[in-house]
Amino acid sequence: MVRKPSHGDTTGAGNGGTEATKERKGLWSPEEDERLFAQITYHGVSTWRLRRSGKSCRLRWMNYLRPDLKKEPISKREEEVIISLQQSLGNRWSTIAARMPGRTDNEIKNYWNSRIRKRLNAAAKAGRDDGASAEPAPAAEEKVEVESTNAAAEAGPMPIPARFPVFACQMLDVVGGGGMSSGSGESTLSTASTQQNSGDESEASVGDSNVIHFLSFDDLDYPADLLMDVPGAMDAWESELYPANSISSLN
DNA sequence: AAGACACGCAACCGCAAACAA
DNA sequence: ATTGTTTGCGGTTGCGTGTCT
Repeated sequence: MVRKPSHGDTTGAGNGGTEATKERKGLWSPEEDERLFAQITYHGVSTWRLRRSGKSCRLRWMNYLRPDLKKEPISKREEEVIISLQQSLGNRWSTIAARMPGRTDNEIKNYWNSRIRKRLNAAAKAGRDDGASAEPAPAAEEKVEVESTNAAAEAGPMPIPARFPVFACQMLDVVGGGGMSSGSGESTLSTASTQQNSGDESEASVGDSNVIHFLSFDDLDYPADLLMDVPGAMDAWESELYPANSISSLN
């Protein structure tokens, strides 16, 4: 169920604004999505340059554009994981999301509020009626799955610069990707944007061994002692991987 | 067929922490 | 040390769609 876009225009004149620089609100247009995706692909998250607030850009990226997001509905098994984690962590949605690769805090929060909580309340009510406990068992096997997910992410960790943006874009070998989702599923945006990056499809096209791959180090639960400052890492990032002027036409 | 209601999702809001000047 | 800005988080709202009456 995707809401029909209500953005009347993409010129910035909507929402009562007449200036070209007026900050937009409301639903994102496909054009804005594409521009945001390209921005992050080339510059990382430190440079929000659209006529949107940084918060809005970040949210759109986190909840919708990230290529590593799962597009399929939350499965029964994932639901059980959410219930289990919510029991142990409370409403710390970002923490729960970090343990569920491909899922966002907003997605989990919505799922909880709209479905699970309602169901648990009904079950609790029924439980009070017949004296049975409505609390779902803290499914031990689900915890095993969560832990194994983290273990997979931590397998063979290598030092990364601590000052990297939370979301970074790297050239990775997907074949040996250590269990992380490649996000190549339905991400037509990803394919289109990465291919316009260098014009070299052998590096950018989805399905090849090397693709532009988006990571969340938060999601990986990277051990803090492996984070280290690498002098010049960010400079190299900008100057070698994504030269700033290569995307100037998109702004 | 049409109106009322419920549901689900995307996005906004307010706050706090982190960071930069 | 102080102030302003940015980022991240959880709670909440608004609206499109599906279902019921």
